[in-house]
Amino acid sequence: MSRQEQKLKTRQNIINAAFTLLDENRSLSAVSLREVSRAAGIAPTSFYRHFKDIDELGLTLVDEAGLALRQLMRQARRRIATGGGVIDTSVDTFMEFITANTNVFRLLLREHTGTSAAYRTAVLREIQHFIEELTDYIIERQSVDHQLASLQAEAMVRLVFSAGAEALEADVPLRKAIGSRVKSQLRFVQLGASIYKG
Amino acid sequence: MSRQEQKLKTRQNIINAAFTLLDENRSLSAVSLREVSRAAGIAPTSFYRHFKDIDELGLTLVDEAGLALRQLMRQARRRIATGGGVIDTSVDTFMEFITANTNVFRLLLREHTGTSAAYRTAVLREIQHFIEELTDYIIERQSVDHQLASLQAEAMVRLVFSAGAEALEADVPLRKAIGSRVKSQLRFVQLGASIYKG
DNA sequence: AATCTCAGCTTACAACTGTACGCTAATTTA
DNA sequence: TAAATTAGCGTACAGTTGTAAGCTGAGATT
Repeated sequence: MSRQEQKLKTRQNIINAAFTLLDENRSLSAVSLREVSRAAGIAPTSFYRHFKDIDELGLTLVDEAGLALRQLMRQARRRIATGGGVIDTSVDTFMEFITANTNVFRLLLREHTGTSAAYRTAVLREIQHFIEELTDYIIERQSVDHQLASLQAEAMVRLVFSAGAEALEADVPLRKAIGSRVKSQLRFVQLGASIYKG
Repeated sequence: MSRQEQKLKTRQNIINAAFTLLDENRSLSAVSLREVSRAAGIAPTSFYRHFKDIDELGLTLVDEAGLALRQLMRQARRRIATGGGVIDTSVDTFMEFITANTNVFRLLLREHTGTSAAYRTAVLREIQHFIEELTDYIIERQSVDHQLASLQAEAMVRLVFSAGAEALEADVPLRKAIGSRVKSQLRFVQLGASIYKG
């Protein structure tokens, strides 16, 4: 294996190790450089060969999480295209996502209100992207003006993320109930927006 | 001053000191027992005369924050009774609250998704109380059934809290904009719920 | 083949943590 | 007044942290 390949592999080991540590009891600012290094199987000081600090690693993780989020929306659109209600399919896809990528979603959720301004900003940007994509989609499907679509998209994303937070703590049956509640709530928003007069 | 009075005063000093430390860069699990003690003007070991651990202090803080939340709702109701729209007045009251009690709201927001299961549960319970109170209020004012009122209340609280999170990072003019956005979104929910068919 | 580069290591240190132990001084109780 | 209680303190210790300094050995370059 070439030296460059080896380095990339170690870097990926560090990232994976960090995601593993980010379970329900650990936030980004609570995982230490030494812990990550230990989990990645390298010496603490070797960490610096790959990242300037632990914060640089953190921002990398947020980026990866944002990427996963964008893939999520693409997947939902694909599934909607093959039939099924927009709201039902989207919520189902989202719930599957947080089940399969629990730590990724937890990272976003936690750092959104976390102690690092840099992380908060980074997460906020990812969420804004998500809202913008949804806004465009709503304009396209419901042919409403941008202002209204943007308000609707923002409300929907907030409701879904908030429900997702609750779902993280819930077992499977409760998760289904949460999903069905948020579907109703999204319909409230959609209905309300459609008859709203400025 | 009697010994008991003195002890209560010191206890309050500890609580106040802890709230002071809970600024934008510090979470409950990130403030150390030593830091709190230092800020409260006592020796680290004296802390144990008042709380079993730092977690017991944390739960106390969550309780106090929940109390403030309930007072907030009472204040909003009082203001609504003296005239003004329900949604407008509620959002305005809420925004004033997070401006005047930033660290209290931040505590709830942060620990809601934080690393301590005990804190998460405690915060969740406070939010549930809040939703239930709003549910009763909606039933009373709009005479809808419990199921629908509960969904509506939950959606509204989630939207307001989420907007509050964003407002924490924003300056005054942006805060006003956030407030006016969330007002529209609450109207979506209210309108939608009023014409929703199961 | 000789040289350079550099990922990863070991060692080291100062700063911080929670908390065990025992003392003091002042209030409370008997 | 004598005895008991207790809020708060000082000292101490083992464990953790980030990171500085310098070494090694293997891949890359010439």
